[in-house]
Amino acid sequence: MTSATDIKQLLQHHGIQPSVQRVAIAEHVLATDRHPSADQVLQEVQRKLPVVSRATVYNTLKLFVEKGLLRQYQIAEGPTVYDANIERHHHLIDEETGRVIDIPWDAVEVKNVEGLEGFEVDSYMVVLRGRRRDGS
Amino acid sequence: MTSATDIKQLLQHHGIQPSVQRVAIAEHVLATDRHPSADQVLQEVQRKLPVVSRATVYNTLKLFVEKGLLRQYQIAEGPTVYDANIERHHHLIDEETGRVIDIPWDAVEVKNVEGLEGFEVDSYMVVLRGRRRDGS
DNA sequence: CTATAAAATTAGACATTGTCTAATTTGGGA
DNA sequence: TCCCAAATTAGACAATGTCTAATTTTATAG
Repeated sequence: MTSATDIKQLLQHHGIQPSVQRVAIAEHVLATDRHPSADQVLQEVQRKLPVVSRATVYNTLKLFVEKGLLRQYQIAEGPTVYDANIERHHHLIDEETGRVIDIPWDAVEVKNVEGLEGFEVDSYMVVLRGRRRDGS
Repeated sequence: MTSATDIKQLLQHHGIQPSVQRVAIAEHVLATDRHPSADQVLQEVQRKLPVVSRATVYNTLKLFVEKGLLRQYQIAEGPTVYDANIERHHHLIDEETGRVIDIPWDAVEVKNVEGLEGFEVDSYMVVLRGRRRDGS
């Protein structure tokens, strides 16, 4: 799904000029759940579209985050990663592979955040560390 | 509290030779709750002990983490930070200052982590974003 | 259609954070 | 005191990210 024309419309609806480079970046980053870093996006996109520079990938990912198309996380060691899942959710870091895995919001329950004394909380997430269990 | 001799004993009890540099680093990093980065530790320690190098600070902080004296976190944007609070706890990132603030384990409640299907969880924490409320 | 100006892209310099290596210094124990 | 292992060090190197100035592309006014 999400054909090139769909992507173009999506970008335009977010006030983003759909240049060739931006469409190629969007096609990749919106279709993966692997939480790629900027340089990983660069590598992948360059396979399809060799005329894309590192600066453009960094600029574009930043733009997508500003426009609400992506979320950006710094939770595991290593570089910032990008996540097309813009619904609220939690994260599990697979300690064997280092991969970041989305955990549905309702899979765990967090209580008493509003009751936190002395702080005003805008958002929160649970960050878990562990591993996939056999057969998953 | 935690005088120089206390610190030396603490290091020795963790199997760490208490060199001048290590004691100076421990004195600073174990006494602050500001979650400093390695380079911030370097700056502070050099004010008291000019003969300490960047490599030693990085090596020493890594050693302290391995020996269980410190925890290391990568939760906010920016560099890895170190935390002398080795009890389990949560974190709040002050979005105005960027500072990381420890939140006691019991201040919020997380349920159903054991019920997470398909994963084995070793540890977890809640990462909150917000700000201090006036008068705190 | 063409000219123009704004927007987008780019290469590469630069900064920060962290690791590594090889040489030197330090300090504990025979 | 001497020796050797441990600790420290400077600086090279790598990875990640930002920035600038120049170029290319594109939208659109004329």
